[in-house]
Amino acid sequence: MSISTASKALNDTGRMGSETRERVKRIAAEIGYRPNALARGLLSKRSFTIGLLTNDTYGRFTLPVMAGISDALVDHGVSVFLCAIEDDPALAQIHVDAMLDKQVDGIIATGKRLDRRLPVDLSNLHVPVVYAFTEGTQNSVTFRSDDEQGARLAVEWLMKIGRRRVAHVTGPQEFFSVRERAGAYHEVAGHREPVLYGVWSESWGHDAVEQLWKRSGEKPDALFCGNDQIARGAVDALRERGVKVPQDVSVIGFDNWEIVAAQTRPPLTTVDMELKELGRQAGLTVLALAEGRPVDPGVRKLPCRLIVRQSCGGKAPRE
Amino acid sequence: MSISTASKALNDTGRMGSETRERVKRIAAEIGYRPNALARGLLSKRSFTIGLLTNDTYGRFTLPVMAGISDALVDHGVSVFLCAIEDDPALAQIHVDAMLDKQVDGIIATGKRLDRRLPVDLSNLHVPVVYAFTEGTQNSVTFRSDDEQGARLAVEWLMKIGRRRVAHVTGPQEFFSVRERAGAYHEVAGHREPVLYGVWSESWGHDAVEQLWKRSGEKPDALFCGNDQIARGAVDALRERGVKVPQDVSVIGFDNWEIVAAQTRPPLTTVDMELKELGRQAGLTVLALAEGRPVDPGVRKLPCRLIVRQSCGGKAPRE
DNA sequence: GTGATCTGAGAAAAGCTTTTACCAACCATC
DNA sequence: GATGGTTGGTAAAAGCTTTTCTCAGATCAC
Repeated sequence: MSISTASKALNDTGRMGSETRERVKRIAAEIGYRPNALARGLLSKRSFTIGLLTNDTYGRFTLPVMAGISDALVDHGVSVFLCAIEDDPALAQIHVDAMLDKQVDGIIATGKRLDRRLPVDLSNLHVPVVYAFTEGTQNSVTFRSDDEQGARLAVEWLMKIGRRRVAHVTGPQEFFSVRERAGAYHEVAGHREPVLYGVWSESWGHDAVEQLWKRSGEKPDALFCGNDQIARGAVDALRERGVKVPQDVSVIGFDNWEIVAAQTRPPLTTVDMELKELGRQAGLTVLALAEGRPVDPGVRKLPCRLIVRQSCGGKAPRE
Repeated sequence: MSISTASKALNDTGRMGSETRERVKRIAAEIGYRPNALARGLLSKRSFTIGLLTNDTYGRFTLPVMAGISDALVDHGVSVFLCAIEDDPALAQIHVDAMLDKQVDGIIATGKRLDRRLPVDLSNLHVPVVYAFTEGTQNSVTFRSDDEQGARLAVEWLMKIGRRRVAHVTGPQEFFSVRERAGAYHEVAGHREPVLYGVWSESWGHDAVEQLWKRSGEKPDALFCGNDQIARGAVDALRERGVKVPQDVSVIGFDNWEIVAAQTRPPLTTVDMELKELGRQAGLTVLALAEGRPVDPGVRKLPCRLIVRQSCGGKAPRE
């Protein structure tokens, strides 16, 4: 039997007797034949491989994104190269070169910050590039979370359960998402309380509560925190002051970093940026581009989702 | 100029005039020529690609291991497929098949637990397999942390700074590493205090302190905790009881999970399992096997390292 | 029975690189 | 000047699939 006949039988292509086809398939299965993807890729110009480039060492954001990508692409037989580049331009270039050598069908760039670029230029590659949760280039396809909507979700929830003096404790003002969330906070809460900018740490959350409670006048009855770590520090500080969460003060976080949010006492109500879904869409998009299907460039904002736990009181909208 | 001449020039092989060689290289650099790794792999039977299989969804252990692997292999031009399989045998098989199709030079299996197997059989593959931080098969090469030595390190440190009543609060007894650490604890601390088995959560650390302090008799002057989360819960509980850390009680964790250990107040002294180094060695080993170099099978225990922060008092051994 | 159509299968090329074998030219040696 | 050894380079094969082309044989219509 010739090689080409076997190939056609296995790929359900060409004309041949159905019993020949079946026989080939059976024998192939018996001997455990698996086509060499390298040879196939050499011919088809598709390697069924993509690269994921990230500077997020701890995987805080990258892992959910990666999970989504992998989830979306495994059905299409696509595998993912993970390259952690740690803000090192030389290392990044090495990894990009290695990926290009290996004929990746596309590259997804992801990071830990919406308003920062990866330290490597991906704009003139001959393979498609999609940006996810990191700043993209002109005319690129970029996926990001809708932080404004997420923040609105949080503050509206606090208002809905009856809170009126909502303070906002968040990260450094130079973060784009900080400004976006603060803007939405102002809009919904109506400037009743100030915004406290700081750093992304528990101790800042702790300190911010000290500041707020040391001030004269009415204390906040709710805290909208810029991330779960700050929220956790705030909850700890409130407990130490004898302020009850959620009875006296509602606290809401951002990120839904389960390891922090779910272990806090009480568990944190928080905003989830749906990073897995973001990864899924990025994966499908880079696949579409690799297959030559047209994709409109631009920034796509994905809505966030509110995760209701116990730190706000109120009732969950469902479940 | 013929193709073969160019190939030999670029690979510094064959005989040719040095000025021809230079000229070829210069032109190659000019036109940005990069050899197709697929075609090269087809011939050399090496894809310069390995697969990393993990069931550790949150990357708690996998990310440092991955970083070490990548770090060790990037110099050799090897890229890494990351496959998260989430304890799903079917998904695992799909990923393994995909990797084999893509002619990976080897596979590293890693997980979140030393005494559990990945839900897929890797024992009869025609590519080398190395296990890292997960249970391997007979005659395989397995890298793991030396939990016994790590625990000894921790308890000896507590003794050295003058603590005499060291309690051990740890995870579920069915974990192999829990038993190993408890064994070392007993050996070094001399059975002065009981071992409290529980779960890997902050709240268990919190509860354990309640239990210990509610009992009559002398209280412990040190806690050796099975991981950083438990330690953190314990520290919180101690603070709530007005017990000062580290003045009254020293607390030591395990894992050096920076995000927990460094954010605890006070920052946790803890045991680092050197997972990055573990990954590095696993990477180099699978590479050696892929290149046909002999490697003795067996389990290799890597020593842990004590990270001294502020939760124990005492002085750091150096720096 | 013969030409036309169709069917099943094999041959060959292409994809890109590396390696081995080979060849032509050159120099030196006797 | 013939021989032998270098030297610098080319031709070809191999690695594994897929696709296109070709071909032998069979079937069918007239």
